[in-house]
Amino acid sequence: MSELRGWLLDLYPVAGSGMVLWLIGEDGMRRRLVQDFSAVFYAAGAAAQLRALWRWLQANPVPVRLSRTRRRDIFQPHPVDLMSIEVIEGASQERLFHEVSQIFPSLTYYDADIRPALRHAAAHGTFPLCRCQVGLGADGKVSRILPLDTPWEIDPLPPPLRILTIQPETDPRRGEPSALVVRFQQQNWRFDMQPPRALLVNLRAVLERCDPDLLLTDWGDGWLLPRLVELSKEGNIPLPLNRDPQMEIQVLPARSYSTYGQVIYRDQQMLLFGRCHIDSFNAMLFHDYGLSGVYEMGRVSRLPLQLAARLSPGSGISAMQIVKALELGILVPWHKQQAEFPKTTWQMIRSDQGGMVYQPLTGIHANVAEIDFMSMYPSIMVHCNISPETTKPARKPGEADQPEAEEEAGLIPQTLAPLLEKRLELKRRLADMPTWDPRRRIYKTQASAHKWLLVTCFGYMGYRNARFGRIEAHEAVTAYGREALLRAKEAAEDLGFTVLHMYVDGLWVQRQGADKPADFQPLLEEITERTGLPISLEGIYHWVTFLPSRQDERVPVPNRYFGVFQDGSLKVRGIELRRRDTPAWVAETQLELMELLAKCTDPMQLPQRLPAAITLLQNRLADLRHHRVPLDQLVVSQKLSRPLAEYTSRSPAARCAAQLQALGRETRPGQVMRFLYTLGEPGVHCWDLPSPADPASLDIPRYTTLLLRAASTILSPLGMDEGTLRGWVISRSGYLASPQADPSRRGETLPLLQASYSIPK
DNA sequence: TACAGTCGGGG
DNA sequence: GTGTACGACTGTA
Repeated sequence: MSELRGWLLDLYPVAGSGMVLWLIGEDGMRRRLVQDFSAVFYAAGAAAQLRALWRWLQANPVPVRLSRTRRRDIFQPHPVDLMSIEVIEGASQERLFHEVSQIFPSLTYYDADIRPALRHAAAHGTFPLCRCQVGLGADGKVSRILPLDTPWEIDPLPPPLRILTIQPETDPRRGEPSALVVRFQQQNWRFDMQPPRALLVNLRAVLERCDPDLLLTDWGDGWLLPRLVELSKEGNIPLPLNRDPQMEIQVLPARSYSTYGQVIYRDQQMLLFGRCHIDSFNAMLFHDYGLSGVYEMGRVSRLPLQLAARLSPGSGISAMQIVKALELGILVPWHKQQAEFPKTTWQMIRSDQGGMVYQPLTGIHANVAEIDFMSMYPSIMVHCNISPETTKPARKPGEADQPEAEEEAGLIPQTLAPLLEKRLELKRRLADMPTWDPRRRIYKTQASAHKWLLVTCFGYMGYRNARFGRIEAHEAVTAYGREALLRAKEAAEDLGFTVLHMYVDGLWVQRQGADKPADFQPLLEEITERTGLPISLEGIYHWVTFLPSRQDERVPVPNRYFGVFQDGSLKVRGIELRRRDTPAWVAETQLELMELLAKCTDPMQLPQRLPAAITLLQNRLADLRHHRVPLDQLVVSQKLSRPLAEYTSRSPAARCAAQLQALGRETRPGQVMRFLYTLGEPGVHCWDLPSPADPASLDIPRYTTLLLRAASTILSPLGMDEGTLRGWVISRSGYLASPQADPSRRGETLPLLQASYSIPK
């Protein structure tokens, strides 16, 4: 018997061995350990069917232990009688269950389709990068594994990961790259793709010498690793991408799926064994989190790092619920993928009640505080103990906040509570941490990873295919959310504030003489008192402007606004800058305009910035006309929403896809098309074509309009609508003009424009 | 002018 | 193999 200490990098079942665990030892050694692994699943149903299943399993060569038991199904009022099937060789469970479900389709199954890593997490308290102590038996197998920390640790001892980075020198979407750039610690290499033999030999040497734990790539899933594997096979030169020589790289195919009201395209995935491959361009939100966010996702969701890096948030929260259910002995329903049926009218009416949305007072407002409920929906689920099993179907709005005193916390609140608590603790620490502290960045990425999990937990509960979903629970949450916002509004008005706007989980309030955090503190306390939910001061704006609709300027729109906080930072929602399909040149200019205005802390002085704004726009447009704007700054990205043939009118993205298809390059729904607007037909030039765009064909009038439109969004509160702005920036002849440059306009000054203010005296 | 197509949100 | 529904806005026919 010997003991090891270290960090758990990865684990997976292997037929014939059990669970393989990769441990990074405190001594720096990387060890492949093996642990016995059995997997239990359950069947319930008619006695005759269960007897038949029992006989079938006993005659089947896969060794199992069978018994009878009872357990709780949260969707049933009483514990369920079950047949327990323990598959001795856990690696065979998936295949055995598949067969059983085909032969006995009328039985109900539980705990049947659970990832082995989650079973291990529930049984041993393990998780990716968990620091642990491992006991080895005389046979060399793991006899005991003892976690030394939990996913809720704020400052875990960081695992000493060895990271190898491989990037193609150019974007593979725009043509075959000719070289790879490879980095490890302080070392850099550049390897030509040709000849393949030299490339493979060099890479092999690097892999063997560095023996990385993490392979971090650009385009590794869709291009790099598939290409390397192909070259390695063709040239018959083995490349040890896997650390575990007994395993083959696992390829998960590309897919398009529909979620969140839109189509998502996921590229294929290349999963390694014994080390983790993370493609920073295929990892969901990698650019938001960075690596430390991926580690955090893995730790709290318990999903292996390679999966955590690419997971869509729904699967993260689902994994957490499954582990919690296993820990509590609650049955995990089999996740049958149901066909999506269109919702009935009745369901449409029911789901109609979403978050509270208010009409803001348009115009420019000074000294406004924005206060937001912190993780509102998850906080409600915990505060009101809302879970599929605790929710009574006919609960009315306003009644949801009275949990029965003795009611035990439900599955969802128990899953969320530690996550919420950790997030609050991170926020508390961030609040009084100096800006230079290097831990800030880590805490921030952790908190934003949690944010995702928390936000999606709510949406997921209303999702018909969720294992622990229940529409009534979903509705109870939104009902309480609306109620809480209304109570917050009452509290604000009782304390003498004017409520300018409310949006789902935040409100904007103003009061004469209130301009520092302490002025709003009593309101925060009063709201928490009245709602039971934590709320915080997002910030105090020097000024903020809520924009009206472009279609009809009399109509305010709830989520188009921008403003400057007292710390100088900008907050922007809903406008061009925030849209993925706005070219960088337009977005950057719009941001510059806002920064120009942000120099004014007193909104009454904003009109004084107009001449500078107009000069800026004239300069940008002169850049455009004289082809001084780099073409990549003008690229527009749009997503394909459907197969090309299904378009009735071809969007620019569809026409871009047609250009790719003409060259035999397949496109799929959800894929992002990148293109330039060009003159004539078809009006776009695909950015990822081998032939570069001719700068002379650039649709300059179109880009001019895009820029002026974005600029008018920013300047319209000062009375500058798009037409007026165009007149000031461009003369009738189409050339850039200004009163200074155009003799006929010399002496003209900006007219007095009607700006709309609401400033408390 | 009507309608088809794309986007945001939370950070 | 996992988020809903909807309104704002733009471009096309």
